[in-house]
Amino acid sequence: MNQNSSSPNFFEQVYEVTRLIPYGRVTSYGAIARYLGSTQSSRMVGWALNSTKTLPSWVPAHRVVNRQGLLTGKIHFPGSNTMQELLESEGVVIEDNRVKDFEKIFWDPQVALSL
DNA sequence: ATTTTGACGACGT
DNA sequence: GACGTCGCCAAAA
Repeated sequence: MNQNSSSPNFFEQVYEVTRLIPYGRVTSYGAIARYLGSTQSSRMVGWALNSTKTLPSWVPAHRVVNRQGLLTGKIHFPGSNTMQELLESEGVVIEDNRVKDFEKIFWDPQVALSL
């Protein structure tokens, strides 16, 4: 919004969008970053999600993967493959650390929230 | 206070 | 099309 709200809002936006990810769907860091208007801030999206564990509210960070559909962030979850189990729990099939039919279950905030 | 890295992605070569 | 570099901003060392 205003130029002063440089970053705090950015993080909140990430949390908000991530919570809006439907059950059994996934999205990418870049998609969220692009939705926020900062295509190149994809790294910050991941960093923001890292802060989600300190947030009072639960954020389905396991539904966010990189552009390749790889569960790159699973290493940040407790256990070895908590992220994968959570996704499989939602019906998402994981094939070799990668989301199967990634394009099919991909949820683009730019499109979904634009309706 | 400065430097380095980091859940990525786009662009250049 | 594979590989390298830059950019984004924040947090940890």
